[in-house]
Amino acid sequence: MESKVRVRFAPSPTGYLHIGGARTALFNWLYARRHGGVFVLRIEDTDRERSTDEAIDAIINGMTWLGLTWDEGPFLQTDRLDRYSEEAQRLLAEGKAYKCYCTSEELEEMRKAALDRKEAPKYDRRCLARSESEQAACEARGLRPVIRFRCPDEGTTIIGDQVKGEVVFENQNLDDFIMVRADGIPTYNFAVVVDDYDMNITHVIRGDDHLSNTPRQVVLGQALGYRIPEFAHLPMILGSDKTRLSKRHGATAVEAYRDEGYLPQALINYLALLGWGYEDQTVFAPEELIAKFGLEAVGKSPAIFDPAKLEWMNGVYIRELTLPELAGHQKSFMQAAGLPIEMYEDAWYLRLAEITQERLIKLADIVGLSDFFFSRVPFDPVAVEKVLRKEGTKDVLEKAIEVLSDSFTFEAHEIETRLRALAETTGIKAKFVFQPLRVAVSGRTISPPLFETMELLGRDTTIERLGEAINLLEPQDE
RNA sequence: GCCCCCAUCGUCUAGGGGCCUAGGACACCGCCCUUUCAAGGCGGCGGCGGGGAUUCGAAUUCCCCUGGGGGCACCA
Repeated sequence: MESKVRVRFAPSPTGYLHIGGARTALFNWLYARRHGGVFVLRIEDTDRERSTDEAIDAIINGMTWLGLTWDEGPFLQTDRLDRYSEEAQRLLAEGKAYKCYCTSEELEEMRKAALDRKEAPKYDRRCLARSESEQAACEARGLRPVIRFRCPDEGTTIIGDQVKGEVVFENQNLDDFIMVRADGIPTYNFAVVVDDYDMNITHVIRGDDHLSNTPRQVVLGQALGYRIPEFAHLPMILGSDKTRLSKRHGATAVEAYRDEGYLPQALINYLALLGWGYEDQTVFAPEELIAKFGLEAVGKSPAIFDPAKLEWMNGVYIRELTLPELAGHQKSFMQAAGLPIEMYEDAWYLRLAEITQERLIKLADIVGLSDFFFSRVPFDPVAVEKVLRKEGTKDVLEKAIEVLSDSFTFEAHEIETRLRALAETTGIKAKFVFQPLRVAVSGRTISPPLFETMELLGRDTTIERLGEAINLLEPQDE
């Protein structure tokens, strides 16, 4: 009987949840859900300089928005300090770790000297054999020791990685890394090992930037007598210039995507495709992702983040929304942009959602597509020049006013019938009657479908705008 | 400098010795639909980094090179 799957996402709270972190969280979550396992959230906040509560909130908010629900945690490493020092003391007592009184300056010098000699910087173990009296002398000088792990200097450490396969490291290339800082706070490589053990983590799924750290963690875990978890190192996500994805590649914070109007399911779907694939399929509902996800299908090579494909994916999911869902989202974005949304009824928004649904890439796009419904926007100069100032436009506008003033239900289909009839009787090509009307009514050459737009605007406003367009043309025409 | 990882269209990828004349998706370019913009349909452009080796046969296996990425902190 294989033990229950337990995975974790362990971000350090030094900033917002970024795309890379979200992808790691997603793969862990998928793996847990796929195997009926447990997903643990652990906050690695041992870097007290850079960790903030705001970042913790941002991570939690981001994951919640994405729907990556965790089953245990969030656990904070700073709440577990006693446990780490307990294990550190044990290693010290067993002679598997030792105190080091070297100062940062000394270490820096050593590093530089090694580099000058073209050697790998590696701690020279000058503190390994310090006698009790030497140590006492250091203490007396006010020096606070760090604790170093006594790394094995022979043999190899083999990582059986679920993604990368078997990776072999020579132990002699490892050095006696610091487990506990002078202030008593554990370093990452030590805290993870203790945590993953205490939290019974069975599979460590993380970015492959951690692959090089893995042998240190394994060797340390072995010294502590721990069962070593399975590892799966995911390929990195890179920017368009093939370097690690960062702010200079554009938005990397999950929250930024939310604010621009990306749907969480779209981001999830897109992220899942970064490093993982399933046959020829591109669009996956969450349940499908869970059912089909597997570490064996995770690729080994890094993936470049492509905003264009994400945009397309978002459009796909926007089109899958029900009208009430879309309308709800649109209202929030319109409100956030300062549009007076109380101006219209719910039914109106449903209709707006209907005619704009397939025109949106991001939810925020609704603002630029609907602002003119709330008040006149300035005429686009190019539109005025190319469409309105055309021979006969004024005539068309005047006739349209007449037609639209007739008594009939002011509904898209009716409007269309009458306006088409107008084009028919005047012998003007449909295009040349509709485009001027569009510009008159919306101020632009690009708008939602014309007749629906008029319907949503209402008869009075529509006629009023046509009149305003005529006025604009007056001086030139007379 | 040392250690590790990676390498199929511009991008994400399928492919795991003959089914490959290398498939799909995004992007791009045409055409169709059409009152604009979209959406949709159809079509096109475009790739196995290089060199050896194994084999009757290599995108698929092995080696070297090159290129890219990551690590070598009292960061995680």
